[in-house]
Amino acid sequence: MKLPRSFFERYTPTVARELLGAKLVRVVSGTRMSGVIVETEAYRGARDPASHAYRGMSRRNEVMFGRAGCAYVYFTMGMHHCLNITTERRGTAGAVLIRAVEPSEGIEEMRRNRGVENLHRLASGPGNLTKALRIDRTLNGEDVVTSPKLFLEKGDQPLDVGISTRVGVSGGESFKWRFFAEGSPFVSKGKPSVPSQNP
DNA sequence: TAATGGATGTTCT
DNA sequence: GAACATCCATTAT
Repeated sequence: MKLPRSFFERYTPTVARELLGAKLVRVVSGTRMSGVIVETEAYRGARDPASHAYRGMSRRNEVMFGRAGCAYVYFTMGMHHCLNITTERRGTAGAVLIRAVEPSEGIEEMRRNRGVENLHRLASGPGNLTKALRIDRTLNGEDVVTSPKLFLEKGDQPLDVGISTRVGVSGGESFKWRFFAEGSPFVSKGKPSVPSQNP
């Protein structure tokens, strides 16, 4: 069952937390690859100094200001792509960075894409995840509510959620907007600071 | 096991 | 021209 538009049209940190446990699905020429989301981060707009949207709209970040439920894919550090899903209503910037998934379908395909055997590391970290799932800027703006190539399915069961500050950013250190599956070996590294429980 | 630094290209000042 | 929502191999402890 796909996640509907209304799921994404909410306060970004709420969406980020509730995306944990959902399944990210990528289809490349008929081959289905997927994984359960185990790590996310929330980014917002003018009040979030760590966000690409902090200083307003630009060609690169315009998708963040558009409709919720679309992919925002950008290229960073000269090497890597990162995948986000847009949130909030049109005109309000927001996106959730998907930082790690636990691979479930198409694992051999993902191993080939990555050139790495270790299952725990296949899609652990935003750059690794996009490489494993063959996600690049051609998917920027893709509507994940309707796309057959990239979409999200409802999770089976709730996860134990940990919370911390975001990884690798400068500014916004007071925001605890990183969410991860507590104890999961598929989460990328980064220091948890505020463990918590399930509702 | 922790810290360091190189690869690499786009974006914005 | 600087900064960058990274990753990994190498070096030091």
